[in-house]
Amino acid sequence: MSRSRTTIRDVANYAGVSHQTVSRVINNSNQVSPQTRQRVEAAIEALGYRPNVIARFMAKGRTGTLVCLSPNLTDYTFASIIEGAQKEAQKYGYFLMSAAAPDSVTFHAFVDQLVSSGRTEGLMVINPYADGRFALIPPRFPVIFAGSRQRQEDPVSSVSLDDVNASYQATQHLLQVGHRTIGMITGPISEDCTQDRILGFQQALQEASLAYDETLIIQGDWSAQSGYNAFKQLISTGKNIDALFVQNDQMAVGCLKAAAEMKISVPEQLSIIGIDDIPIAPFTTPSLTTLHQDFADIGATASRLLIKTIEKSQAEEVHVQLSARLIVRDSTA
Amino acid sequence: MSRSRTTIRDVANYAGVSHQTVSRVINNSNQVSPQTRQRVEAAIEALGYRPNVIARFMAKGRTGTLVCLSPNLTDYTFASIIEGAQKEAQKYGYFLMSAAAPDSVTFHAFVDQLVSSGRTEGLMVINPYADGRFALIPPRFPVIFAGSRQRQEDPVSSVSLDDVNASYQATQHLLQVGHRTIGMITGPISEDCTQDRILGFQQALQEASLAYDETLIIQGDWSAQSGYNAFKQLISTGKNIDALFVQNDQMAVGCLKAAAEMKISVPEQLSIIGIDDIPIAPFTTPSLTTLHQDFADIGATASRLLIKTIEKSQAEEVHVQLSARLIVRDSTA
DNA sequence: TTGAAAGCGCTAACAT
DNA sequence: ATGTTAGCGCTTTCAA
Repeated sequence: MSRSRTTIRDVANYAGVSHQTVSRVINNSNQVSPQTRQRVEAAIEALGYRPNVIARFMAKGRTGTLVCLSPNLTDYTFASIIEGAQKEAQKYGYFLMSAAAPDSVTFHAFVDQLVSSGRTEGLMVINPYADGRFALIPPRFPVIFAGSRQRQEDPVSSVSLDDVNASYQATQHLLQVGHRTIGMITGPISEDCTQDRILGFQQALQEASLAYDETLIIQGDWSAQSGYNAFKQLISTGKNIDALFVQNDQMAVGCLKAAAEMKISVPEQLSIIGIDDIPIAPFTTPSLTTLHQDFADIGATASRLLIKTIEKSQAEEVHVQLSARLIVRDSTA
Repeated sequence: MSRSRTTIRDVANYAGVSHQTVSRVINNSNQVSPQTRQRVEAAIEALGYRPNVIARFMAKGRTGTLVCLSPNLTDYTFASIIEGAQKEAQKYGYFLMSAAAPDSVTFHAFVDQLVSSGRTEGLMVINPYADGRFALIPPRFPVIFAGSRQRQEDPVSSVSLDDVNASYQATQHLLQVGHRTIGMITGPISEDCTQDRILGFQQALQEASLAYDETLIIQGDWSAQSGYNAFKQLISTGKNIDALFVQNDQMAVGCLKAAAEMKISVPEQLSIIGIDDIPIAPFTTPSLTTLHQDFADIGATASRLLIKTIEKSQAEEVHVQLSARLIVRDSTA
């Protein structure tokens, strides 16, 4: 493994020019005579020279790198955001790296290692308010939230789902189908996303002149297991709901499972609707009615905004809210 | 946004020493007098200095970075490998970046951008034989395959599931439960993984003195949709199978869906077993019997091996095969 | 124990 | 059009 890469100077020697001329050639400067250019290009070819991207960026005082910190890399929702963000960043000449920061200690370590140490030009954060991690980000560093909206007090741009509206749409659908006693399984109440979805739920109920009954609301943690548990708990209270709004698909899958075990037929006895439209939603039994989120778009938009912030030192924050689209399948009727 | 970071020289000036002494301090050299060290540390603190990791690595002719190229970032299996690999790389002082290369063109672009351009010290590849992408990797560059075993002709280390054994176990389970006419839905036949799983299937049948009936085998592409389609196709042939081995869980989920639609009750009329143990496997109806793969371990092991290759210029290849563990749930009986 | 000089691979500024 | 010098932020000699 010969660790000695061919450098710009090797090429210069070989071609009998200065290293600067080589630099000009690889940077497509028009200040190089055709003959010289050709000679240099031949040398590059002959020596198999490839410019060192890192050194290049460093000479410019840049890194060309963005970082996305996510609670994990395995959640479909997070992974999709990252994938979309990376693809978009690419278009602008940036590389977006991602890292899993399940807790604030890890988050802090990454901020230290990737941000404070100058490895990156901008930071994208998924779930910025989990365990107070937002406070660990260096002030005045280019940051964007992807998948969560910012809070009033924080001067940060964000790209997220219009949660209130998505939730409103979901509830609306349940109402239109004819249901009147609607239960809800929420995410952790501490999350803004959960709160917004509660808001949309309430809005729709209010418009239909229906009361908001807190006893029909149970908290989950977004996981299928928590949806499963919440469902059993909710049903065991003896409340007679005819529809259930589950704040995400994972939990809805858990509900479907619990319903099957409890011999509650969906949608005949109970309609269930989720949010996200995860890939297996069409393959559950019954298939899951849900609201489709375009995660890749969230990521892509976040990348674009972050890059704009970096390049223009754009001071004012922007808050983009993307809309969800109702996908009616078999779990509601 | 003041783009001027505090450098080692700023600290040196502030502390009244040479920048070299500062370097010694941040590198914990013992050649610094306690007083000087203290003075420098005070300066670092006062100026909020953070060493620039990139410059540091560059001065050493290194990058401290590994790259994992995967068909996508959203598949649970791939994402888990990456997450495990990243966590492990971290322990050895490396950062592993991941990128989605759905096709060989993108793959080539990334190899160019991340590998040939000196941005990374080692490459981890998931699905190296998809669309002949393996050929695009620069020869003699540190590489490892994660999740797929290498082919005879290729001098590359690999970490993967022992597919033959996993498949053998799955089939064994079906046989032990008492089934004798077993169908199979495979991955793309062009993949080694698929072939190995066919091998294990045949092995188990042979031991049970059962014939291998090709008409009971249908090819899928690992997706739930393909499993769904394959299932309907298989059943519509009128063959009377009493158990089905599906080569991965995604497709098995599709089968479960198709079975429900066709009113074939699982496991009463037909047992179904998958491979992977994806997170929703416990939440399908019926819950899915499957073989658990430790993806994080595959990733972690791959990282370790890759780092060893880099640091010791270890020439000989290693092929690690991890074992799957049978998880009996409700889809088999 | 400390500092000065050179260099990692490249670009930018100023020459000619 | 081309070369020279400096410098990105750091480490690695080598002196003192």
